[in-house]
Amino acid sequence: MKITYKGDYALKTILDLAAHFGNGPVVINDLSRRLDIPTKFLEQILLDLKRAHFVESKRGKIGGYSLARHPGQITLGEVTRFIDGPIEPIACVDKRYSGCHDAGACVFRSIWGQVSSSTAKIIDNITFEDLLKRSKRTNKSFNYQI
Amino acid sequence: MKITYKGDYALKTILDLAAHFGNGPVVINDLSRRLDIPTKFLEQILLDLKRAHFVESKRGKIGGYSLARHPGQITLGEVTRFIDGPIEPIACVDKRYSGCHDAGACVFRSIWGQVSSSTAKIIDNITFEDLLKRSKRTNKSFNYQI
DNA sequence: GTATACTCTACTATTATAATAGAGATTATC
DNA sequence: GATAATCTCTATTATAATAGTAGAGTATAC
Repeated sequence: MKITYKGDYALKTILDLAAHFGNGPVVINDLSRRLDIPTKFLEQILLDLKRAHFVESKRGKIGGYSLARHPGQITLGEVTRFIDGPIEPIACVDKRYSGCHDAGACVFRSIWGQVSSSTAKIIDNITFEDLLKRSKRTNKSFNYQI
Repeated sequence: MKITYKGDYALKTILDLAAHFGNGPVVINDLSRRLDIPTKFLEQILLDLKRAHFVESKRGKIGGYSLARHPGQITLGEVTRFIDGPIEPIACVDKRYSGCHDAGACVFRSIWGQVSSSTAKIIDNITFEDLLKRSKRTNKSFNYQI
């Protein structure tokens, strides 16, 4: 598993939108400024997130982005996998992989499978609602109002 | 964490050398053929592994490579980190990282830290002796003699 | 001294990453 | 219906990593 800048930005963006959930859309420029993400790069990321139905948008004045689902219904794992791909450290772990001549007997394969499982156990059980609570706890100055 | 071809090849090479531990050196060509690794690429990998003192070599006739330490003294984690770098999914997890303006308050950082720890717990507790035993169990045709 | 085998440096093709650029489409409001 | 705000879409680019390939050089056993 490798978290790229794009993935990191996506997660932070969704957390920000989670913090504003229910308070109307947030414009790209505000997200960009608050999260310190290049605006044009963020535009692309948001379009991706929109296509995956994590967020929804409204154009024109009073437009912007908002979460398409409740923060408690979006997990860290879902977003990470969507942006940065499979969490497996190596492709052969995948059931449908056929590139390895003796995948069944390979001792490494089963270990990378264990690694994947332990990672999944963590990130698939954390929602953005959880993250929001944590960040409110640890960061007093965290701005979760509009 | 991402296992590259180079890392995968390195691990398989060390496992093969572990299987031949104590029986004199193994030549690159045999490793290359047995493990299906491009010879010239394997040469480079072995030189890297030699510089890190995982393996040692002997030149000329009756030369080749052998493990520099007992298979029980080399962990999967050590080799993986050496070839493919840190296991952390993102650089900010590292204590010495200073690129993030609010690393202390970042909820993601602590989660990627958990992911790293759970991965480390697995790969740092498996030696090539363990792997050898496992592969002997699961693969009857595994050739661990010279 | 010759065949065998490791050593070293350089080069190359492909892909992913992290953007940047700019024109286009939609909507609220006056 | 003009205008400003805002999202939408496609293309381009710079840098780095990955996965090799190439070839000349060095050491050793016999």
